[in-house]
Amino acid sequence: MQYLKIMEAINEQIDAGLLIAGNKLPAERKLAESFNTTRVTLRESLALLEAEGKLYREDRRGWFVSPEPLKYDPTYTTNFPAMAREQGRVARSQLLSAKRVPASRRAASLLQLPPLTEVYRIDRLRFLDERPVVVVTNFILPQHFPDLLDHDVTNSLTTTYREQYGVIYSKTRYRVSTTSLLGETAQALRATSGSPAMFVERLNYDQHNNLIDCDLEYWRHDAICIESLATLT
Amino acid sequence: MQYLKIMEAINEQIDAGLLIAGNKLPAERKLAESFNTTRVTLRESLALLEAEGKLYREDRRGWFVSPEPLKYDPTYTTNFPAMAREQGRVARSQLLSAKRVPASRRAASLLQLPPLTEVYRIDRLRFLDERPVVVVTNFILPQHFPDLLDHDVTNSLTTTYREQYGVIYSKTRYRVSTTSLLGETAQALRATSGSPAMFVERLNYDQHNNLIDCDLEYWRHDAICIESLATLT
DNA sequence: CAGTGGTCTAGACCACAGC
DNA sequence: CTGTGGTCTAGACCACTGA
Repeated sequence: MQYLKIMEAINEQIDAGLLIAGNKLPAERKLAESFNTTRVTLRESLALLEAEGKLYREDRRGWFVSPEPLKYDPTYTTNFPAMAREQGRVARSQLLSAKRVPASRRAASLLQLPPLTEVYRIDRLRFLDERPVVVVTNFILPQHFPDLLDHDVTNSLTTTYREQYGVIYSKTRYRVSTTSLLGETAQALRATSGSPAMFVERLNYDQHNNLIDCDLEYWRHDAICIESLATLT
Repeated sequence: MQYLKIMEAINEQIDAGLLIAGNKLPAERKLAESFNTTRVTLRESLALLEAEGKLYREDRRGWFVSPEPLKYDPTYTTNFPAMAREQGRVARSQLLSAKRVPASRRAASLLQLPPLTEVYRIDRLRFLDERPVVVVTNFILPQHFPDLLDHDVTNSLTTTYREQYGVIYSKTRYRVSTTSLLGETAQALRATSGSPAMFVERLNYDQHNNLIDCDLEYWRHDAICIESLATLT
């Protein structure tokens, strides 16, 4: 079990501070040579470290040491930039697309709509310290937000909801599971197809208990740590 | 990108019901031959499906189709057997060890104890429909539970707390992240070293807001889906 | 354009599972 | 004991990144 030894060796170098968060590792061929093994075996070790969240990969660019994960509290209404700022991180959002579309099957089922009902769909890519960490898709019920797309939808939707429409999130139903990144989502995150990911799904309700929108979030799994405090029922 | 095509092909067979939850896939060499490729490439596809939670692996036993994940609500006090029963599943627990030990560094830090303070440590393996799905380690503050180990600690700790000591969970602080299974934990779950996993950490408080114990849970990641409803603050 | 990572081949040996 | 999965080797080609 050579690949476990290699994994431990790299792990130690990270813990010892020889490999610094955000830095790129040497080329695979060089690492393989220095551990006296082949690329296949070395890549097995690297994949393991990726699964543990110690390393991440940028497609065709190489392997990097993971920074601290962002602590993400799904019961907290503050938006992504605020959450990042509170933890001393720099956030940035990029709008991928914003349009009215017939609800996809998944969206219709989540929002309890008849198939093909029109909804807003907003796709955004979010960066943490200039690293792309999550692709967020929002499906929004248009009846609560006439002309939503005339406002800023790149940054905090919660702010636009509140300031333009007087709508305040009050309740959320969330679901967290693991999956892997594929296709456009992987590309947007500069990830290789098949990279491990954390999938967060949210249904959000306003102050009158109306279902308002849903979020589908694909996170680079090393970039996030779900954390919350709950009163038990 | 052959491995993506193979992945999709197997995926379709699962969705079409040709491969049934819990069933074993054909041998890797046979699959590789039938997809006209080598084992290495085939295993790449299988690993991807494992990352997505569609398949799981039992060490040296082969690849199996994943059953529906258990919905796990960290804000719900019902114990594991009850949670499983409510979802029509059969739960079983196996005690791996129960003893008084000096707190590990991690445990001491979580429970805010000076290093090496004595605590109870209980390790359990839990099965869902006879499949081992999670290894749970509890570190318990002994001052609240004199002679705890004389009682049943294999099944529901919450029940023992309540019935023997009048202690009721009232608040929990939880954290969810992804990692990979290694060493004894992997073995107990019949998993290969490096299998992807969901890691849940909980700090539990009683009705007087005293910190009572903490949980460290390593889940086979395809066996669980975190799900909760939260009032926003 | 050089070097790198992504992908793939065609083998091999071993230890273990399960008969 | 047989077959299987776990691990590893020693290459190869291509498309892309980044200088």
